[in-house]
Amino acid sequence: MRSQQSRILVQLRDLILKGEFAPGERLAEIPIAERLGASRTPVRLAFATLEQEGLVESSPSGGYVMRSFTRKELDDAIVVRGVLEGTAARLLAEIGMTRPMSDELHDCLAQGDKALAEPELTIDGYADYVDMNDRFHKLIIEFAGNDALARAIEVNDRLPFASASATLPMHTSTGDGRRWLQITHYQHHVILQAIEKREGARAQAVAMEHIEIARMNLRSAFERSQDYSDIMPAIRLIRR
Amino acid sequence: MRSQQSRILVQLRDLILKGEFAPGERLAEIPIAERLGASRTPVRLAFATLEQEGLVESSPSGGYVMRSFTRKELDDAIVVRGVLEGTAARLLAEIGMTRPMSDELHDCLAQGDKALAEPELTIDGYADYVDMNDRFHKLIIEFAGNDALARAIEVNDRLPFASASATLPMHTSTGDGRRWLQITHYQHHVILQAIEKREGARAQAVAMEHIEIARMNLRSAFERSQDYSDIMPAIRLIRR
DNA sequence: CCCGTTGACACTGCATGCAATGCGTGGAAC
DNA sequence: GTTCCACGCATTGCATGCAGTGTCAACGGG
Repeated sequence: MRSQQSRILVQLRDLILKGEFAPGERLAEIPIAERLGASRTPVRLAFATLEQEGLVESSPSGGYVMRSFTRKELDDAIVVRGVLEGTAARLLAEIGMTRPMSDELHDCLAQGDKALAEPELTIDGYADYVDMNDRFHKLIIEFAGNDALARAIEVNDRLPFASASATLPMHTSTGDGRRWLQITHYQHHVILQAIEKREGARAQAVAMEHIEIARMNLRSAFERSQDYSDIMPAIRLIRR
Repeated sequence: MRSQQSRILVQLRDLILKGEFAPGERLAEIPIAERLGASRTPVRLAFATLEQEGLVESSPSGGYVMRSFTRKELDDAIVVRGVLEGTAARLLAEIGMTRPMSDELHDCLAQGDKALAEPELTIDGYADYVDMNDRFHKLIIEFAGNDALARAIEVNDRLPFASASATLPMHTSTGDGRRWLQITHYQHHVILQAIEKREGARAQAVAMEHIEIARMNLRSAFERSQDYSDIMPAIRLIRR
């Protein structure tokens, strides 16, 4: 890592998203600095960034405390992601894709097709699908060519559970999650087809509908939050 | 001001938006700290925040340099604002307004009506209109009740010239700008009416169309950038 | 005359000291 | 027993020192 402050920032963000700190907990500089092997200065720098990201908030009496999130906040963030990704899909449909862009997106879909064609979805297969999903969404945003849009999505995704892959159907062991993955993946196909046919409104509409499955998954994760607390530790950051 | 770092942050952001630093200019800590009457530490803190806001960027060799913006970036940011504000209008139409909300928005419009009814638009009248415009847009976002959406708009608006009021028709002395203001204000009326009638798609469409005037104004400001360089000094931050 | 190398200066990144403030605890008084 | 006040400790906010590094300039060699 090239500097202390970037290392601290990454490690601290990681700790937070791993649910290491309880909501409302005071984040004292000294113990964190010692824990991460640095002095207080880079820790303070990291806090300033994390505050901008909305993961911590500064206490009126000084210092920083761990934020908590409401279900509504996360749901709202997913809705916003739908709006922004829908816009990216529409813009890309309107400006049109070059051949290499189209090829790359088709590659993603083919990889997803392959993963879902397997009779049983292994953990590795699921991980591959998550990677593919992330790449597909990122590519559409990149190809849309609107930096402000990309930035807005990036900022929005910093909230836990708001990013594209964070809310894929997770209970894939049951056949239930598998079915939802199939639908999700079908939507990917429709989005790409609409973009290719320059059907901007359709691409946007399906991309917005696409996140409804994410909202549903968020709800189901809440209902069985104790089942998920070990694989998604950040769930404890959510205030009921 | 309650702390050095918040004071420094505000003052430094102000200096930047006043065009005090040339694009690409190295922003050395010591002279800035001396100029603002503080030590280097709070200045560094402020830089970390400003980097997140996208106003400065960190140089690979250390330190920070003034960012520059392209016309396309600012245009993109205005488009994103249109998408986000359009979404806010749609959401508000969908969930419905309470009576006090409706009243407050109507107050804004009445104030705008009054300003535009005057035979001549004075500087003060124009300033009033700008305030009203800001309030109107902020209220719709607030009433929409989606925090993630509000946050996204806030982040997006930090880019110079992207915010709602920054791109109102400015050449009001000529009759030309006046006419555009009339159209802008008519759109405000349509947006509110659509929200009241729960016509979400219409509200969204008009709110998105609304920012096309902002884009047009940005273009015209560029074409006569020397005319505007004293009232909008940040225009020098734009790379041609 | 131009290019490369070397040295010095300035600036950043980080650590730490110091003062101020907030918070918690313990004691005393009602 | 409860409440209020005071004292002390911990922690923050800020300043500054120090080391490392990048950059610019000047000088020498080709």
